This record gives sequence, structure tokens and C-alpha cells, in this order.
Amino acid sequence: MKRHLTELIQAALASLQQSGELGGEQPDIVIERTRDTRFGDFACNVAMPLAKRLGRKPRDLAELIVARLPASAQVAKVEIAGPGFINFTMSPEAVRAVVGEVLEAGEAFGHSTAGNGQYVQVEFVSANPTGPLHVGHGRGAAYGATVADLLAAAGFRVHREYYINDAGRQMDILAASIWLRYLELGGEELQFPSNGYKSDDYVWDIAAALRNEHGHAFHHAAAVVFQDLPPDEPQGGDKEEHIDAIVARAKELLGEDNYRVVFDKGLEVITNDIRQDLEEFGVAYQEWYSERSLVQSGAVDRAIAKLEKAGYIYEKEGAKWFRSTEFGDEKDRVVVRDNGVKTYFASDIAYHMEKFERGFDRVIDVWGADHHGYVPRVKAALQAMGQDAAKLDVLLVQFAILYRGGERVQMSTRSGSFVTLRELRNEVGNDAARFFYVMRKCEQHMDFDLDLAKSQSNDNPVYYIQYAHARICSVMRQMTEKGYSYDPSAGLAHLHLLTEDHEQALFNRLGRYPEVVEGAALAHEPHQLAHYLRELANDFHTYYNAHQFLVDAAGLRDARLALISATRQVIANGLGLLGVNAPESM
RNA sequence: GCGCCCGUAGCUCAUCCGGAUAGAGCAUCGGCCUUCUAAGCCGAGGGUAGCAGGUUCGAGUCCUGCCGGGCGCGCCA
Repeated sequence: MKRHLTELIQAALASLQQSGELGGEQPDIVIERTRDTRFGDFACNVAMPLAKRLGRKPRDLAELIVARLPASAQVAKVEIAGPGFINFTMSPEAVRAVVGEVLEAGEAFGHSTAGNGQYVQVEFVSANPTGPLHVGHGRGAAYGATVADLLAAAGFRVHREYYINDAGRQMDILAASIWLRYLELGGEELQFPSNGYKSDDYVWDIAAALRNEHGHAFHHAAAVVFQDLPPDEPQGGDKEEHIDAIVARAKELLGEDNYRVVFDKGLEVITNDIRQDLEEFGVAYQEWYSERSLVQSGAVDRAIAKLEKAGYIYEKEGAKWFRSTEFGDEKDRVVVRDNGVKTYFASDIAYHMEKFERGFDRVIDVWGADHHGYVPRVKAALQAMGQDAAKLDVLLVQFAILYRGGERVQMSTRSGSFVTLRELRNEVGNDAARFFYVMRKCEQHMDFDLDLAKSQSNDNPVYYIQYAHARICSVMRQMTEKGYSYDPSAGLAHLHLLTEDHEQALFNRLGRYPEVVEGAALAHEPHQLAHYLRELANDFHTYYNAHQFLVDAAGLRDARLALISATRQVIANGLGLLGVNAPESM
């Protein structure tokens, strides 16, 4: 309907332009839903900015526009109000028509072609495979998955991707930690490095699996392993130097091949765990992209060479620097260290280069807000390589701060004292977790009250929406049990009988759904859909309490059942986009 | 110190590229189950949108400064 009205205004403006009454102005036309039905259903403010530029009174201009509006069967009334708003009241038939559209389209209702089939990559979560996902990752997972699904519904072709950081130092530290636990399981006594994965149970599990599969093959005496190592922090040393030395010693004692076996075991177990965790959370990917594969394919070298060729690489103090300041970054960044090792940033440049080479029209990265400082340098690299950095959207998801018993829960992967996503899912259920995570826009800091989410109370808005769905299903069951019938086409034919305020409210709300899906998709704001569904559920519950659906008069009954069937469909569609179940009974 | 995000009702949050009287939920108080699920509905109270300026016909929304909170400022990943 918005589009229809936009076209009407466009036609009126074109007509005015032809008669020379607008000068050369080409204003943007914005059609908005009104907040109050006193102002009709839709409002257009185009006369106001236009009046300013033309030096005329807004209301006079609005008069001119309204006079040129083509007639439309969908529009019942056009009024000029306030400072110069043009308010449209839709015809009752046009408002009711949504019920037929919903029942006709079914699960596809709300889908659009706004995206025009553009190919969009959404990369999200991408947590280091050094341990299970925690609740912080959960927000990125729910948010990224929902944005991806919304974009798909809005007519984009979506590629969901997880970037596996399987080539970094943290992974080496994990591998070394696993190996040390393996040695302990073999009877060695040792002082576990303070910077290792010390209190993480899964490290023991992986070590045990390793021992199961490979027996004693990787065993070395602790005395040999720790011989002449720089001291750990408790002994007055540097914990970073200490752990790096252990990693080097592991590679030396095990040899490249056996070290790789230990390393890959950890990587495999944890990646599988993450994959399964996300799958259970309703989050699926088209691709799991390995950083190591990027290195091995030579893409990193190629990316650096490309920057070098473009003249944006220089050497200083033995390292290679990328001149990112050229593109607005705060300082230049190292891509190859003085010891010849390429930085993580070098991989990331290559990864993004490669993303663009894969032919995506748009690339979306969902990152934790703690990486925000990273945005300028990645965009700088893309620009330096001659790419259009505007095609990359980095969506920063703020932290979810956990509260338990009114106290803030401290989270750290390294200390092991974190709440896993799996724990959260088990405690509050997937539905509540998915919904909770996307209720707030991503740049909003989120307080996640575990006790509240855990409680099966109506504080949890997801139940409220699900309950509306279940109630409608229940009505349909009652209909059969009570010997009533429901004829959908007769229902559509009798929609004019639905004249109650509650019914008008539902018609209007249902009509908004496609706009909400499209708006939420384009703005990358799933919370818009979450809030819409709450309002829709509220409209339904109110209606439910005010009127009986299963009435004796067949025409009215069919019409009401058609309306609530459409409501059920839209709730199911909306919840589906949020990854939340729509139960038939509760 | 510099940069990014945030500040709206007692609490948690909406407010659709600036628009009409700033809205919900929770909590509080008062009503509604012989009728399709009370995980529901109806009603009431609750606001200087952090503070101070500015731009505009119009500012919670844009700009500047200050205050408060979060995060980030490595040849770590």
C-alpha cells in the first residue's frame, strides 16, 4: 500500500512539474504509517520540505498536490492536516484485503523482492575455536542468523559464513594445553602454565581422546618438556614468554606432523562442538571458511603483494607496514612482523579481498563491539586494493552483560568462568534465548538477566506471542469439537461483517507485516520484527477477550476464523524469521 | 589522553533516512474466569528524553561542549 501511495504522489508531482509549478525540485517521497487513526492510515510530509525550498506555504502546496492525485479505489479519503501533512485513509476493502493475501501466500506472506536478488554475504559468530561458545557469542549468533533470514525474506540471495581462526597463536596455546594435559594423563607431574587453558574441562576431554586414539605416542617426560624454559609468572617470569616457549618446545619434541595431529584434534573437536551448538540453536551456515586454507592458498601473500604493488606497503624497523592512514585510519598497521610472521590483520585483509573476489554485491560482517577499532583498517585495505569499501557493512554487536541473582556475572574464556551458550539454551530454551537476543538493537548494550530468562513467567515476551499462536490453534480445534465448520472462501466473502475496532486494528496490523519485514531487513534491525510481533499478539489477545469467534452465524464465524487464521499465519511467519517455534498448544 | 557505542517512566526497552499529544512490558494499585487456554483482558498512577547551548517551520532524533556508563587504542589473535 505504501508503494501504491508513493506512486500516486509521484504522479501528482510529475503533473505539477509539467505545468511548471514545482521548478526543478525532485523531492524524496516518504510515506509513513500514522501514529493515530485520527490522521488516517498513512501520511506524507512531502509538502513541507518542498515548501521550504520553493518559499511557499506547506498547506497551499499540499492543496496543489492533492488536487493532482489520481483517483484510486484503495484510497477512501485524502486530507490535509497540521502543518501540511497529506493524510490518506484507505478504503475498508483495501484494508481488509490483507486477510486474503495472507491466506493465499501462506508461509511466503511478507516476502518481497526488495533485494532484487543481490548476493549478500553475512559472516557472523566466527569465534576462535579454542573453546565452546559462550553467551556473548550467542547474541552474535541470534542476531546474525536473523539478519540473514530477514535479508533472504526481503529478496536477497544470502550466503552465511563462519570464519574459523585456525591459524593463530591462541590455537597453538590450545594445542600446547591439550598436550600438557595429555602428559598429565600419562602420569607426568607438571606445573600448568598460567596462560594456558588451565581450568577448561574440555581440554582434559580432548587430551583423553588423544590418549585413547594414539596411546603413548606423544609422550615425553615433563622434565624434558620444561627443561631450560623461561619462568612462568608465578616464578617471576613473563607468562607470555613462558607459554610461547612451551609451544615451541611442543613443536620441537613432537615434530611437525605429530604436533599437527594434536593441534587438529583440538580444532576438530571444538569446531564440531561449535557447529552442533549453533545447529541446535537454529543457526545454519552455507560455508565454514578456514583461515589456514587462506594462508595455504597463497591469498595472504597475494593480498600483501597487491597492496605493495599499489604502493601502500613500506618497511620500517624490519617489519612491513600498510599505510592505512592514507585512508583515514589512526595509524599505519603492521602486516608482516620483523620475525617474518604475518599478522592476523594480513589474513583479514586477504579474507576480505577474497570475499569481494567471490562476487558478493554486499558483504556484512557481524562483530563484537570490542573489535570496532578494526573497522577503519579493514576498509582502508579494501580501498587500497581498489575495492568499494561501502559495499562492506560491519555491524557491531554490543556485549550482553549477564546478571545472576542481581549480580553481574564475570565472563572470561581464559579463566574458564563463563556461561556457555549451551548452558543458556538448556536453562531458558532456544526460543526464549533467540528472542531475547534480538529484542534490542545491536548497538544497544544489553542486560541479560539469567534469572528472568530462566523463569517461565510472562516476563518473557516470547511466551506471550507463542501463546497467541497456540490460542488460535486451540480455537480451530474447538471449532471441530463443537461441530462448527469453517469455510475460508466464505470467510473472505464476509470480511465486511468485521466492523469492530479490534478487527480493524488486526487488519491494519497484518497489513503492516510486509513493511516491517522489509524495514527490519534493510536496516539490519531484527528488533523491529520482535516488537511488531508483540503488538500483533496484543491485538489478538485483546480481540480474543472481547469477542467470541465460534458464533452460530456462519458468515460472521467464517469471517472471524479467516481473520484469526491470517493472524496465526503472520505470527508463525514472523517467529520463523526469528528462529522461534510457533507451538500449536501450550 | 584519543576514538567508537550508549544515556528516554522505579526497572528493561521502543519511538520507522527530524514530524502531529514520546509509547510498550515488568513492577505498583483497582477490576474481569457458569462462554473458544487467566502464559490472557480492562482500567489507574508514573516523563524537564543526562545537563547546557545551537541548527530548523518543527529536535528524543542533527551539530557543539560538558557529565555519567561500556568498549577499544600491540610487530596479540
